[in-house]
Amino acid sequence: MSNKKKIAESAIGRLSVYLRILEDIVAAGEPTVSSQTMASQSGTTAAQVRKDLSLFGSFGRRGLGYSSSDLVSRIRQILGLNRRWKTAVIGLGRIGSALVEHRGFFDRGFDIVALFDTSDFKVGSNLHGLQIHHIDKIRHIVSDKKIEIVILAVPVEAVSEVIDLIGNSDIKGILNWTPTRLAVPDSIEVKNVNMVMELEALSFKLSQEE
Amino acid sequence: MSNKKKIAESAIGRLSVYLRILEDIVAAGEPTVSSQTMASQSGTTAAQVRKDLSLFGSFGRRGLGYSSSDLVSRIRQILGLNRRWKTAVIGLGRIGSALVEHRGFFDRGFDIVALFDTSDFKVGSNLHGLQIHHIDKIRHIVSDKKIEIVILAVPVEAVSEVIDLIGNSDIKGILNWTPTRLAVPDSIEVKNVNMVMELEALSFKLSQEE
DNA sequence: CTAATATTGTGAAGTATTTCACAAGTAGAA
DNA sequence: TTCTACTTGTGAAATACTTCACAATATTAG
Repeated sequence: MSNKKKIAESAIGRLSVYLRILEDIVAAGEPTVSSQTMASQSGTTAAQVRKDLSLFGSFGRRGLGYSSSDLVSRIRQILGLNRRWKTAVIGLGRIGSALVEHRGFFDRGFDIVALFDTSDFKVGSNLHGLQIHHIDKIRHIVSDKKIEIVILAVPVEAVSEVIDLIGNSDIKGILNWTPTRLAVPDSIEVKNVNMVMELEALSFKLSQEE
Repeated sequence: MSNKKKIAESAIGRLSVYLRILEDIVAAGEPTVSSQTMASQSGTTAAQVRKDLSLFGSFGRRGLGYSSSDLVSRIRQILGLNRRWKTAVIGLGRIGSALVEHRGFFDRGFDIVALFDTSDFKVGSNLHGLQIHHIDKIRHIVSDKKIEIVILAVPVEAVSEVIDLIGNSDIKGILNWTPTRLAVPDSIEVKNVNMVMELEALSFKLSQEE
């Protein structure tokens, strides 16, 4: 896309939320939806919803609202979800293993097509119908299977070993479950899921309230 | 605390990151640390680090930097981590079960002391040394064990059943792993971990780059 | 003692994001 | 037709957040 305008991270997060809401609205058979409805279901304001959508075009009709099914397509298009993404999981500990079987990824267009681990103990075994490969093989398998995204769920100690190998592969994006700032080339996008950070933010808020 | 000034969510997230970095620095035996060092290790700027800390006080010494061990204590204090938090996990599916055994929570002061599920099949069995209770028992057990935080990892379909029961208990905060906006009383703080949203943000960025 | 080098703390300036507020468009009723 | 009730799209205003820039302070070397 030739879209030069910078889009705020927060706006993208909200689009993802709107998408989920809209899918429910379509499933409920509602042909149209107003910004106010989306706002109250997603915990924001109607003006925010309209502004977010207007960053990408004018999808509604004044006086009528938005066509719910049309808006679903538009947001899918915007988020790049009008295709499927080939994904690998690295690190088959408790959390990594749980993620492999997580239906929610598949439902949203993310296919887990390869598994990697650093432990010889795990390499060779099967999980959810996929064989676990040694991380050393990542470069070859990624280019072979055209994998673009990895979900990184190794223990902290293993990060440095793994990250160089990822950096040398054709991987384009990482969903990072480790509590580490990853040192990767700028060409690789990183998104962090930091569970402990969220708990600590909760701790902060609860402490504030006395 | 009587701190009236509003603190940005983002600043709290960064404090959590600084804390992890500082613990490594202390472990490495460095007595002092500069805002520049913290910045480069956490991917922000020195000015941002200083500004974040200055929201809570003047912890450094001009010309010298910050005492690393002192700063660890200060940030722990700010985040409310100078105590332990009693926590329950609700929903012992794949992800919930993985979280129960996740060492990282314990290490940061969060003790998982009770488990709940809605499925009669799971209730009564043991996990990581804890018995799984039926969600119906939550009110009593929460007040009995003085639990303040729950980690919610039930399937989407079970959310409405569970959330009313939580709302009627003495729970103060929820770490929400479901992709749902929770309808809880204002007195309960909610933090969302939305894995699919993060993947979708990655999808957006990768799509932008052509 | 002076100079050179480090580094914090923080107003002020600069950006970014959200909210406001209203013109403009739509439909249905009278 | 005309009036009323809705609702979008979007500049402009208001807030929020980050970065700048520099006085103040500390240490070391000469």
